[in-house]
Amino acid sequence: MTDTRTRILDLAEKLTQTKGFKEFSYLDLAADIGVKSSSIHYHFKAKADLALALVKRHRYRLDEVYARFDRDLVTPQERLRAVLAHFKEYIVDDRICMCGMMAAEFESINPGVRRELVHYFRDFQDWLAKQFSQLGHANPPTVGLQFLSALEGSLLLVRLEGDASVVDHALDGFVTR
Amino acid sequence: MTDTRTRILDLAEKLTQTKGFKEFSYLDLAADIGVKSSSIHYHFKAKADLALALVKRHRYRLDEVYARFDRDLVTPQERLRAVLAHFKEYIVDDRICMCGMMAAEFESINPGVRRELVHYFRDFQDWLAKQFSQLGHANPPTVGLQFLSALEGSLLLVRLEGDASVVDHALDGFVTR
DNA sequence: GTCTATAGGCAGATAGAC
DNA sequence: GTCTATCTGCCTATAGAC
Repeated sequence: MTDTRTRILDLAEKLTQTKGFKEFSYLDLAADIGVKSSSIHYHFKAKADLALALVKRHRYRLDEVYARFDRDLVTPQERLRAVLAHFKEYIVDDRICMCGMMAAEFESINPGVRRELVHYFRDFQDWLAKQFSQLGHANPPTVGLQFLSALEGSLLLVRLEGDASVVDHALDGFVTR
Repeated sequence: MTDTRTRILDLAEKLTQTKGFKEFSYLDLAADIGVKSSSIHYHFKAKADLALALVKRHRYRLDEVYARFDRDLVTPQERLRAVLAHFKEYIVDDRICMCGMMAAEFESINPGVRRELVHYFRDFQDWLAKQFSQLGHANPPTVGLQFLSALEGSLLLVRLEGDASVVDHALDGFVTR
């Protein structure tokens, strides 16, 4: 059985991706996990602490994903396609990018979490730039930003029509050209 | 002096663009406008009514913007640049696209408002497709979606770095190629 | 670690006077 | 149209027992 702390993080991540971080309560978490809300406070004293743990874990995991792709996949095209597939897995559960959601909630997020968010997107863009650099693009950071923007934007839009191909079409051209 | 109803809508729109629709209360609106929250309820009985009025007014206004651009501007490039400039005006106030924000909050939004949101983005994409069609693109709807995704995504990201050029770079290529 | 109990505050919403 | 007063419910958070 997974420990409570991890189960809290997993559920909080899912709820952030679907509803937003401000849109669930410790009571929601407690009810779903099967404990009392005071137990959630034991693991994460304030909700801001939960937010920080959430983004830090997410950054750490993304680093692992990059490392795995860099190690196991040969061409930049393969790696870009793999990242796209990774985000497309969210769609079936009506999730979007957790950090994209938090970016929308940016104004009500505290400085420590903001800093982590900034780093998340910088790391992401840097990794993307590296791939486009290997593909011989003239301006890799810009193309990385374009990929990132199109990805975040299309994840925002995909739930409205309920058609996952929106993401494919929005990113069309980046992995083939 | 602007009537109270309009002042409520203006303030609610601004707060939705910065914090999100679920992140402000009737108390917030009341305090800023200088009335009591019961007066806000007089104009918009439930908060869902306010959401609907907000998106409907926004759609109506966007239609007017399209019409003005179609009438006053000659080339598709000029019109695309004008739309981009329109959204870039938000950035100085840390606003993002109101409907983009609501798209992030999609899961906690009621069916009537969802429908309006869907129509907003369809109209936007259709208008964009028309411009790209005139520019001779092979697949105008797809390019319209790419423009829209990159716009929404970059508006999400622009507040993290506080650098407005993010939007320009993310949309680079669409108006020049 | 998890529980019971509780505090203090703010949310959306309504009734009825002016 | 705007007010006062009020209801109910949920929120984050804490104290202290087991």
